[in-house]
Amino acid sequence: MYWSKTLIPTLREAPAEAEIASHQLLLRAGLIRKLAGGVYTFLPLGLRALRKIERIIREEMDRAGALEVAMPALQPPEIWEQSGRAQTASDVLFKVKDSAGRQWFLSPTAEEVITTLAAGEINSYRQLPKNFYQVSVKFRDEIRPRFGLMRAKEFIMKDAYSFDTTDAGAMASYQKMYDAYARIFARCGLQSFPVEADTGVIGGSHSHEFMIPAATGENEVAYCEACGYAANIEKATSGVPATAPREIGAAVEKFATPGVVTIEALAKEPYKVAANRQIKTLVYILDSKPVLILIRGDDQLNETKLMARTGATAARPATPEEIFELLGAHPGSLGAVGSTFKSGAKTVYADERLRGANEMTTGANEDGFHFRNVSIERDITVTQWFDLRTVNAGEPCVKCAKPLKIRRAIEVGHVFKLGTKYSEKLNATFLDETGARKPAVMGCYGIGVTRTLQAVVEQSHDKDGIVWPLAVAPYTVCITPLSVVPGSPAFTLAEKIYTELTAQGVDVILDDRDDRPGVKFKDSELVGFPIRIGIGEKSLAK
RNA sequence: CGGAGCGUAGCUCAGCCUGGUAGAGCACUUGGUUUGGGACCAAGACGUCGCAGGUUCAAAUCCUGUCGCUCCGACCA
Repeated sequence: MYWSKTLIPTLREAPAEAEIASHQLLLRAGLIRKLAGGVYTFLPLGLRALRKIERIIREEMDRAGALEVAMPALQPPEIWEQSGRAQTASDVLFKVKDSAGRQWFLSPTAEEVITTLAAGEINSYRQLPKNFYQVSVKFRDEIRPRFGLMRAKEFIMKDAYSFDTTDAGAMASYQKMYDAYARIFARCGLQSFPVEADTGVIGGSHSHEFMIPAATGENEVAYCEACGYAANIEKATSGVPATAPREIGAAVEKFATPGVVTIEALAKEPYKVAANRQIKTLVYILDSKPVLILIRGDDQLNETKLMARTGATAARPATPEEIFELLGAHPGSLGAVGSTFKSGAKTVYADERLRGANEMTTGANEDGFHFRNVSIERDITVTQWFDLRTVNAGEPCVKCAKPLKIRRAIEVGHVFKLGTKYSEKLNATFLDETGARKPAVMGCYGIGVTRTLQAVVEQSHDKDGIVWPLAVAPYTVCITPLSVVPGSPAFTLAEKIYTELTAQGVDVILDDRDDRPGVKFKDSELVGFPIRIGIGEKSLAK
């Protein structure tokens, strides 16, 4: 390609709309342009890099035995009703109506479609296992699109779905995808690492996310350098010891704490109750049912864990008004000692770290009062114990007890073992060797292709611009003749090299613009071609 | 949706507080000079000052509403 024939609208300054390096560079190097918030046009250069990533993905998916298909972006709501996700995923679904007034969903993912296909076409264990994939535009009504391609309303995703006869088979399919993902990101020039993950609204039992370390990432990951344990902070656990029991103390005693509504205030004079000797009482509404949650004063509730442990599909903190209605006190004075909701039985979930804790202090459900000498097992009726806390850096690794570290990362891929959740609801069953009808055991696997593109830029850039890894560079070689006069020695040689490299299948761009050398050098470095061949009189003379 | 900020030329921004003929740099067009690290000279083109309403003799500027964009939070590939 000759530079003057394509469109590479480089910008000298970063547009004000872009905050992070990769977003600024994608705009400045002329790879993408925004049409609306979270909606982008790919220019020729951006599309070339995207296609290279897609090609790597296809090669590795094919190598792993997956079959490429193309499913509709326009999907009938009925199958979403059938899977139950019309409700659970409602927030992210784009809903459109046709001229007859019939409603459609724009595909945010395709479990329902592929499972419907499998229900119709797969009848025998002899046809399994199968793994189908596609690379296509997905739509999600993101509440807040962010950072260019990082979180967009419309984006390109590779999604794959495996069907197996047994759980062990499904695990093997899962492992194949896991391995393929590691290869895909490595081939894209990315340093990625897999972490244990929560399964969220997709559902399922077993899941890993592939992360790219980046300060601008939207995820936090806890990891252990000693043994390799790594998990999304939403999922991570640590080996923190339970709260140390003390001598069995006196009976529960109420004492006045006028104006004290925070853990910190209670930890100070004159009360001096250390945060780790306090029980924090939170009120949450889980699927419209109120529950009390007990967490140690120095810990933070992990809402993802709360939803995962309780199976709730929606969780939110109760409002101060709801709390007063339920408990008769305001936040800051709440407790679970003998308390009941005014309507119905109370449900109390307590964090494992509080097991056996005594001589604790907690709110008295009366504004301005707390209880001391509380023994959680003696004085509080705990409905169920769960691991509900968020791990902190420095805590001992669950596997090897070495200190955990925490860092931010970009999620570029996610693999799930789904089990039979979708196959049962959508009747994707088969007959086994004995003639018994069984639901297929499924897995699903996603890669954010456009996000991966931006992750490459985020991970690989310098002060002058993008530094493309060889495998995904829009052009591998940029030839920069300093004279573009036809017939001049520099331009003649440039065209000769261009012809030879192109004939060998190398992606080459020749900067034939009649601009000063500095401009051409700066532009080539901004775009970040792996190799530049500069040809001028000085180099020719040598 | 809650909190914060911003909408003036293709891009970066000034002007707004204190109302009175809409500006700069870069980019663009033409001519000339220049040519190994974002050149220079001259001439030129480019604006419903996001939109709507109000106040005023007069609004980019003041007031109200509205739309859009960005950041923090809830959501995720």
